[in-house]
Amino acid sequence: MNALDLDRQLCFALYSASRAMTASYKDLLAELGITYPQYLVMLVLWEEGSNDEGVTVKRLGERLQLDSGTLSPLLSRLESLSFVTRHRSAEDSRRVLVRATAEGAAAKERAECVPARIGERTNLDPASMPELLETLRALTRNLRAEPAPVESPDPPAAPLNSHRASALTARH
Amino acid sequence: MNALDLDRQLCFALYSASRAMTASYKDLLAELGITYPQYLVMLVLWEEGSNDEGVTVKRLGERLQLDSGTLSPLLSRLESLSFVTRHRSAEDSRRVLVRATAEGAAAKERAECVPARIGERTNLDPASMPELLETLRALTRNLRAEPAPVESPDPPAAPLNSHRASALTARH
DNA sequence: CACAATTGAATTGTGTGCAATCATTTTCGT
DNA sequence: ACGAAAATGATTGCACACAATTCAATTGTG
Repeated sequence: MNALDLDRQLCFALYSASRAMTASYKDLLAELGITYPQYLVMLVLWEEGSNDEGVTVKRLGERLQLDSGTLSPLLSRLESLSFVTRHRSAEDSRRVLVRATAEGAAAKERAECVPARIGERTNLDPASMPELLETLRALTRNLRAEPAPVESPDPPAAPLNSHRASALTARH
Repeated sequence: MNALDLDRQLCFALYSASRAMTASYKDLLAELGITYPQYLVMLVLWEEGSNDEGVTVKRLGERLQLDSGTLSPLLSRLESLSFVTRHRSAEDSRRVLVRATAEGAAAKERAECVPARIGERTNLDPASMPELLETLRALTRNLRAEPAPVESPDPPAAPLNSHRASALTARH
């Protein structure tokens, strides 16, 4: 009946779930000595930095949707932990190249088991994961896409909604 | 193939969606002059504080899963915005009762349209909302419930997983 | 009743997020 | 080649989150 009912709002369910997820990572990542956002940065470095060219701060920001105001101090802490190094690019000295150190690369092995541990804790049906993932991604896309300034007559540029089209136990 | 693939991880999808949601609220709540977490506090006050007894900080923490370290300064800001008042309880002076002011109560009217505006921006199938909500709630419950200390032989105390049991277009 | 344990908030310290601004460097139009 | 515009990070300031500590008030127990 009440549109402002806290427990009926998707925003709060998302907010709660996200914080619960971050909290659940805490003890697992404590063994590595890093925080959850720091872990996300390492994921990108492990994924993209294998060619030892390093990853720019801009690229990290694109992957994680974080700006330099968040990444600069975070990378500074990762650097003081000896997980990464930062150097200005030789070709374009505006860029800063971030690389995992040997210690940072070694942490990847110890992190391999983390997603599975979290997966157990979520206790969700693994078959429903792809659908949940796609729903969340569609949600994120839609929210980022449409500021709908003030009064535009026709914003629906993204009519997609994943749930309708996909089967309940959809696989990829 | 890679368990550490950023884009395959539920945690990152949640983290992104939650931040996108909060960002999407920003311009709507700017008209009220408050932030998203402040809005959440006002939701609880509008919902539970109608009997003008006020709501304790503890109760706010239970509803929002936030501790006094977050709520105390947040409430202080809401107080300086004249949205709420804070008074020690007469019966138990450890408790602090938070009440919406007339201005805070008036803001409820202006906030009524906010959930609908967000709903448009999500562009999700309204019929799939109950299932998504329930999945997120189950996820939150499971993550909060099972710390699984270190090596316990039998932690599965919460075998529930909503998706299996519910139909695709489940309603409540 | 004395007094230890508990409870409820506030405070402190660290680490994000994000807007706004700044400095440096590169690019591009002329 | 030159100057404006754009690109790239860093810095600053504010507001969460959350762990740990502190402090006052209450409750439980002998």
